Amino acid sequence: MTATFERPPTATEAVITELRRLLVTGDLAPGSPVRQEALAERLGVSRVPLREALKVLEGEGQVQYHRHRGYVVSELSVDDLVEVYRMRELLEAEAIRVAVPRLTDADIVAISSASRDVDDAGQRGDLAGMTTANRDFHFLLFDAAAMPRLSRMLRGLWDATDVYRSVYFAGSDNRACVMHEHAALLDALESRDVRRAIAAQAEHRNHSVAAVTTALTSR
Amino acid sequence: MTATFERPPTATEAVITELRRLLVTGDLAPGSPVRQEALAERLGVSRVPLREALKVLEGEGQVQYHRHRGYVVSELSVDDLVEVYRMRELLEAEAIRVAVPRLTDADIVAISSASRDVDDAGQRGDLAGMTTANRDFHFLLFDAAAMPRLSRMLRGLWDATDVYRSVYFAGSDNRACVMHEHAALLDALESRDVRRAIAAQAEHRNHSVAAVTTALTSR
DNA sequence: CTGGTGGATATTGGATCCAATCTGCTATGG
DNA sequence: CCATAGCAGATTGGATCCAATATCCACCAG
Repeated sequence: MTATFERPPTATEAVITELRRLLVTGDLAPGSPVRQEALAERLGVSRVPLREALKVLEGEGQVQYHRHRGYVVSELSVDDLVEVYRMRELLEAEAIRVAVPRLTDADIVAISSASRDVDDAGQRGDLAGMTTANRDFHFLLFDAAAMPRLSRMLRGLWDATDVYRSVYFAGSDNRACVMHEHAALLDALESRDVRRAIAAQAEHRNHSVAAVTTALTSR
Repeated sequence: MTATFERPPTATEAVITELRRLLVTGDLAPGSPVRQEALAERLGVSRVPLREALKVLEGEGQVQYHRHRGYVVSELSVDDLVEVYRMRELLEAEAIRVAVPRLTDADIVAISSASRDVDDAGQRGDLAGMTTANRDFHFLLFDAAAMPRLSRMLRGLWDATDVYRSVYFAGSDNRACVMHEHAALLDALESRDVRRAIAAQAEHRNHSVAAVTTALTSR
């Protein structure tokens, strides 16, 4: 048995994780400056690991950096949003194209299990759980393409809109729609139908971009 | 006149720039570990800005990080190379699709000027100059798409293979080929022909992937 | 009232120091 | 001879302290 120990991560890693959480919960709101001293104290670390973590998030576009002025939580413009979704369209299609012919039965089982997790979280009205389960569902598929760079880029693109996407799951009709679309995608995967899978993913994504756009413009 | 002052950058920024240079020159060779103490001293800074710089390069995939074991300069596997070029294919096509209809005459002038710079550097046998001029040439086009995220990702993909690509310019027949292909691309741009531009870029890229692959496998 | 100047304060940038962890060698027992 | 425990040195991780820079506001000249 390969005991996968829960190694105590470094402070930097812990801070990265925690900052991501603060970003999706909106605890660090878009546009707000990052005060290092206060934030470091709040997280129980010094500013050094915090600054390393911020450099990572800067690379992902989650925060922006200005010399001697520090970091600001990124705001998503509509242009930026359009760009993110266009790139997702191109890259997700590629991921699916490569992944579907490689899908093992075990992959399908895992993906459908993740789909059930989304549904369960939806039933419970657990928005956070739904968000992570939804992400797992999609990235189980993307990762099956065995293209690590592609997966990483896609994760970055998803991260960029995570803050805004959570509102999507808030509407119960949206939730129903999601489950339906996941079922359609899963069906396409089971029959190893690349074209249908890409189409299903595209439709799914288009619904989400619409929701995020309204969330973004009506602020 | 907008006096663009040469502001003294922060140590972290300077280190990032210098590390990039060390990476493309092979001074930091793929696979070699990064000894922070020695490197920091060599650059005349403390380890703090060096570590921040390394986190940035880690995000770009230029170095890899292992907890408590530090950073190692990334090695490009053939799989990785294939992935990089496949993603370039998808994203560069998109960039050109969007950019070409938006190209102003001034853009064309700038691009053709950059093309001349590549030629000049080629005549002089200035490999480093050719590399940067070549990069400028292509990114003038890509940036014209006005999709900053896309540009950034493309830059990352180019960076990942820069070390290996320099060998491409070493061969004088390759250099002639590059100039020829640049002319073809430029011609397509001048007639605002998206399809031909994408094709020219694709052929250009395919030549380079072939060269980089041999450089990678024959080591 | 406007524009600019100077300085006090807040904030970030970076160096140094110490703690935590890893690595490699050596000794010791089987 | 091999395996393992443990120690010493090397290396990274993180906290603290001081320097450099930006921001803000009071003040003054025009």
